[in-house]
Amino acid sequence: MVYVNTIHMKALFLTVDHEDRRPIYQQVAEGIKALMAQGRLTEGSELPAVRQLAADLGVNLNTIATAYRELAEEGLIYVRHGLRAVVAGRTLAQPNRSDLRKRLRPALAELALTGLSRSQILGLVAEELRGMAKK
Amino acid sequence: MVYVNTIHMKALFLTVDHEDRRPIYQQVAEGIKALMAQGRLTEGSELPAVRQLAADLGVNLNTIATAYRELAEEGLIYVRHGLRAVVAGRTLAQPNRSDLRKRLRPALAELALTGLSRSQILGLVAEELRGMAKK
Amino acid sequence: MVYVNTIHMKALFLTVDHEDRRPIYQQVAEGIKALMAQGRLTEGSELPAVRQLAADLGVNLNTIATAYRELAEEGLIYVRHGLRAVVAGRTLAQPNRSDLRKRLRPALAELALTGLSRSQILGLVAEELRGMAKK
Amino acid sequence: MVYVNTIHMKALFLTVDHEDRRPIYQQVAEGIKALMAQGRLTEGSELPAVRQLAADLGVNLNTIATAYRELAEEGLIYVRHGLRAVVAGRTLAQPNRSDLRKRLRPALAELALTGLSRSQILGLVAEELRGMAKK
DNA sequence: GTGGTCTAGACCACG
DNA sequence: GTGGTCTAGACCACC
Repeated sequence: MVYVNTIHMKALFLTVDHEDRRPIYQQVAEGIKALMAQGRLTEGSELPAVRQLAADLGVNLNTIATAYRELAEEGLIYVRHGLRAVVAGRTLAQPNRSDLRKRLRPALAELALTGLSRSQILGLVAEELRGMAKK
Repeated sequence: MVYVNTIHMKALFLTVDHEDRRPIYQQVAEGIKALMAQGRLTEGSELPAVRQLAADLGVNLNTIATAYRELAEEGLIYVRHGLRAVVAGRTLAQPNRSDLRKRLRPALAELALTGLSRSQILGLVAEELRGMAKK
Repeated sequence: MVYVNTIHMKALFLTVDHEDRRPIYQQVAEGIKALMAQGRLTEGSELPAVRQLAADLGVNLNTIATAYRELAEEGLIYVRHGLRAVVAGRTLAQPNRSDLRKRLRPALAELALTGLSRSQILGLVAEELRGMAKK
Repeated sequence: MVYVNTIHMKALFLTVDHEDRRPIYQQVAEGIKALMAQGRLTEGSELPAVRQLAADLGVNLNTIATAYRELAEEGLIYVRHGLRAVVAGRTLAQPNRSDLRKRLRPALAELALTGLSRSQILGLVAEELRGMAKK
């Protein structure tokens, strides 16, 4: 049985992991956010049709619909009846700094507990950021 | 009605946020990991009693028990009947690099989408790491 | 990208809002009803051609056609092949009182929940009615 | 076949109408908003369990879950895993005046087209408001 | 053809 | 026992 499905389309690269604790719709939403951050999905880009992506990822239509709805509520994409969803300009309400740090802290703490040094962690982060569109 | 509870004990500082989508037991476990990474909980430190912490945070007793169980399973604390849980040495099975990056990516992508530049994000990360014990 | 389109023609003022959850054809139909209620479209007035209005509002031709069809079914306009649609006398089957109230209630409740007082809400309603033709 | 289901519980009075064009989850959400506006659901009140309400209204669990989620996103109720949903203080982000009027206009225009006079409409509105909690 | 909604029912996570 | 998520599949609304 396959537990990780990957879809490569139009140079896109989305993955869902059924073992992951995060709900699938959230994995999809975050995956799309990552693609936007990487500049592989830019303003005006069309997203795959709900049913298409669902079939490609081997998940239910509603799961993808939920992911798209979440992105739409955050203003990252526009969803209109009868039309493909399109990527909006990359704007995201900027939470305050303490929220950002709160989001960051647990992941970093866990990294630190694996024995990585600060500079190693910084290196990892920098490497990851390098994959994203310059800004 | 208070929906964010914070507990300050023995110079500890734990917070649960009911608005947060992560389960509370996980927030507690991660909070404790963060305290360990910061060196505020070191090998041999006693953790608060389950009932105590539950009462202080205003959450269910089982929730704390689950958090401690998770930490124990990861080998980060020792739990023995009738005794307070104590912090083990900081060891944590080191996941492979791709797992770490997978954990990091969504948070970083979301930060990037708020319009922060790479260097600003790196600054945030460094600042956060500075709060943790050197290694 | 423009997601709200407005058309000003013959002193008309029609708007479609793609963020709105109501279907566009319904927004158009209701907009025309509002214009009729305001007396800006009176018996015998010609409506814009379907193609023209569709182009001006940046929506699909079928969307406008559906709106006109709905208005025609309610007897508010006449549509004849090859001719512009024309406004009929303002007659509309009068729904019963409980239906009217049912229609009104959700909007008013939501207004009340924003903290507006009764008199403030009444003021808003009166102001809105003042904009409509006396009857 | 029954097309309108009503549930009367704890002095609550919720109705879903399958003929109505609005989605059921929205009818439920608006019905609850109306109950809050009427002061029949006040801060701290527990809402019926998702499954309970679904059974009582004869609709699917997910439909009610969606309604509750919407209310939670608007900050009108708090939903926490394992606990009943509870009503928050009645706060609702106050949209600007023009938005409020936009919401009001179509309903009023339609009323005007049924031949009701301004004062009759104002009377209807006042009557409806009288049913709501004083503010 | 596209997204939206709903159902019935299963299984999981949480308190 | 509570809410959360997911599936499979149906039907509708819209463009």
